[in-house]
Amino acid sequence: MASKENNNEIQRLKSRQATLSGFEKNYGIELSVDCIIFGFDEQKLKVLLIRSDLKKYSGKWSLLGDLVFPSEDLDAAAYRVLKQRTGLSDVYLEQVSTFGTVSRHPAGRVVTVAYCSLINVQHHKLNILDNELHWHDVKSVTDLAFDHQQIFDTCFKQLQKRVQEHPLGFNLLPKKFSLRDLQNLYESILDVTLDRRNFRKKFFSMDLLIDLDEMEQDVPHRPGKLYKFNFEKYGKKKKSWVGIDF
Amino acid sequence: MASKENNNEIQRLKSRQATLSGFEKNYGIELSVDCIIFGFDEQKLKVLLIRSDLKKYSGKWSLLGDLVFPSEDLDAAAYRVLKQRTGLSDVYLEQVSTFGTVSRHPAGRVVTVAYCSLINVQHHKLNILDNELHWHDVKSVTDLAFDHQQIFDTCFKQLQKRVQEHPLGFNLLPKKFSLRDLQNLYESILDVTLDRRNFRKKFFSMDLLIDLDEMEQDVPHRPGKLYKFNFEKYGKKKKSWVGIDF
DNA sequence: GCAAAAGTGTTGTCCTTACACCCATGC
DNA sequence: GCATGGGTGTAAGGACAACACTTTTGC
Repeated sequence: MASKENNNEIQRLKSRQATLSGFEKNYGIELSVDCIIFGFDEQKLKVLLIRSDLKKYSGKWSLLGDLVFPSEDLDAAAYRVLKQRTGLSDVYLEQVSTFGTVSRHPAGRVVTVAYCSLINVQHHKLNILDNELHWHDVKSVTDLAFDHQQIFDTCFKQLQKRVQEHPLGFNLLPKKFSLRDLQNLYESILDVTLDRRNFRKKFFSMDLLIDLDEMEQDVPHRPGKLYKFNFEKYGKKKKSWVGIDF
Repeated sequence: MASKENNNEIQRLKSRQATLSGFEKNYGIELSVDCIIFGFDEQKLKVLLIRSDLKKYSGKWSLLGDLVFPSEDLDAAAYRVLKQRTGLSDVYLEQVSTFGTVSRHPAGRVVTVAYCSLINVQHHKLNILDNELHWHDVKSVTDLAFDHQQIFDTCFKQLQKRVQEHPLGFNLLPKKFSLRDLQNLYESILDVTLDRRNFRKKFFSMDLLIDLDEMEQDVPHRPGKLYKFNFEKYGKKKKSWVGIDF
């Protein structure tokens, strides 16, 4: 990229200037971000979806997205969308992949960058502004608008992979959780069932859970102990985290 | 993304139409691809770089990139760049990440999508068209133009990770290779030294190497056997490949 | 007391690692 | 014959998987 690119840019701008007489399809490339916002509630992994209001996709669900402003960093655009929808700013957010086939958006050439985020459903009430914003069980997500099914699938796979390499899951849980909650989370994300004893052994051996000396309340069975994640210790020992391998 | 997005698009187009009277900085967002092309030669991992010809980065090295055409799929743009530079079309190519800070390119707002590719140096002579296109030892890559150092670092880390999860390395080797070649490759990519016996054991136990019953020629020591990778068998057994863990 | 889930240890298997000696070739 | 790297096996230790019974609480 260099003078060649500059030449290209100048040419593109000139031709664009000539053809831009209204809303036309081939005016250039627009850039958007789409946020795949995962949450964990009722012992199930959920994702935030909204109704598409493009006629073409009437009735279908879609991801939360918006165009990137010319004066806005790409990451900032993703944080903006997340903030607008959930009110959250201090959360896990990670770029996953970029989708750029020519015909992916009916309104014209829009390349979109997918960001994955994990939030704690209980801590944040949604800004339900419009379009039936709702949490959907990830298992029931099918037939999304645009190429959003593909984007979702990619992000979900990425989540499954990352959650085994980093302690991301804790971003989805309340601050205090039982080991059963934690196990349910991993089982939901990975779609597996795990041996309870081995699961406990693995997490205790990491020595990154802090025993809060509190118990679950109002459960119709023997209450479990509550824990929190030792983010501080993890921060220091990051290098020695070798992942979870179920 | 829906009617809101369409409204945004229309607004953006109108304001753009008004301000586009020449080459200005805030005309919108341009999209480019940058290719990080890895090769393996002289027992070392290399990467293709070109001299930047922007004055600002005079003398610095940069990655190979170009703007994406409005009518061109994103992936296609990466294949085009690769083809233009190396003459190759049937190669491994993978999107890595997208870089989109506002000020990353001095000529204006350019968001770039990085693609990583692995090619076999011996099989393809470069189309050395201009700008001192050359292979650089990855260990000597520092201080690239633009944010290309960051892009390179990201891609290199990704390569180190992926090469342990998939048999990508074979894309960097000649069709016939010795086990020493293979081990050098892994040692170069991962920047480690490995035990020769354990390395052999691991690869033989995968049963994905075909013994060609040929030997190295013109080596000043006992010649090693030559092998090729069993891509066909790997294709069938993909699910059972659990990765390489050194 | 019964239903429901919490809590707890041991054993066998497999994988990984560490390690040393002889062999084939070019010079 | 000597220098160079090719080729081979074994033993110890650590991680993972499989597995059953007792405990605590709500009802």
